[in-house]
Amino acid sequence: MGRGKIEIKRIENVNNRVLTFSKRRNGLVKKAKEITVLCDAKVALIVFASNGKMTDYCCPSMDLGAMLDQYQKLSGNKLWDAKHENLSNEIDKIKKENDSLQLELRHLKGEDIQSLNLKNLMAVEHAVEHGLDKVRDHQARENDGRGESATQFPAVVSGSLLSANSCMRP
Amino acid sequence: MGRGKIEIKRIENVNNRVLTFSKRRNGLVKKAKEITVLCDAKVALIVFASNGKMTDYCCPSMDLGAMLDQYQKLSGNKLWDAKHENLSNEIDKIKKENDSLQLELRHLKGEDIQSLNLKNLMAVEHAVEHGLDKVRDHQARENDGRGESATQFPAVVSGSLLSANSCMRP
DNA sequence: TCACCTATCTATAACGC
DNA sequence: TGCGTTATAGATAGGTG
Repeated sequence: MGRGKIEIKRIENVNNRVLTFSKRRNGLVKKAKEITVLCDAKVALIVFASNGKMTDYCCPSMDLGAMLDQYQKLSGNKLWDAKHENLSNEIDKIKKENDSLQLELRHLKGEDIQSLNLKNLMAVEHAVEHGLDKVRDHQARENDGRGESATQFPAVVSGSLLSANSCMRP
Repeated sequence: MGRGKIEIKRIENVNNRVLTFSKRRNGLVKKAKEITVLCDAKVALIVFASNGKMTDYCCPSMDLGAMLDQYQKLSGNKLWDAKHENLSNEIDKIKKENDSLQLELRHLKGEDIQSLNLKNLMAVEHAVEHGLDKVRDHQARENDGRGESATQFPAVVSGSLLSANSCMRP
């Protein structure tokens, strides 16, 4: 419907495509409004331009939510039930992750360790030793940097704790 | 577009209205398809006739669920009910909890501690010391219980580590 | 109901500004 | 970028079989 006939295929010229989009989108919305009024129809329309910008129309007599409820009933398609399930699954997943983090945390704090076997207990010990080592090392450097020679925590070189511990061994 | 011009108002004659609906609905869907192809647009269209019969069209490149997700983001309208939002909020909450757990965990392992100030660093140190203490204590009791007197880790009474450490202080 | 017809109306492609 | 103009293609109102 214009000066020349066009094929229905992607318009390659960008400016042209954008221009045509704008015109046809307006036309589409207009037609949607018209059929709503003329024929007592209920219409919902959502259009995204290729740049992501959105236009929507929904008949005044029914809101989009109600239209979609009806859509789901009649089409059998599940829009939010599926979504709902996905969210629930995600919650379960994250909660499990959370639980295992909490347990690990408690272990590192020396809690709930009665359930650990010797091997795991040793692993926890090593982790904690290593952590303490790094913390003290960092603390030492903090103190050095500030030139605070008489702080509560003396500069302890990495590994010193283990040495201190080992001096108690037979 | 026909033998005579018509006003855009409800067509009172039922047969006429139904007929016009059928024609215009087809035209609307056709236009929706055309703009999809011509302009790379994403279009979703749902139409209910006054008798309740439904027609729908959704562009092939995005399913209706995804379109509606996008719609909600861009419009701010909430389609999924409160239940849904609650789930989303819960996910956000748990994720945040998760993040802070992970951070605490890294701190206890001596990672990412450069961001801590001295006070917090000391708190971490105490936590780790305490944890190590408990772990060793438990380990010791494990060994005692099994009668393994010559294990790699000697029985260390609670607090011994700190004593060992304190012997290095001035 | 449905399909087809066609005169007419509308949408819009290609311009210009 | 957006609005106005115009010639034309496409949609469709009303009619017929």
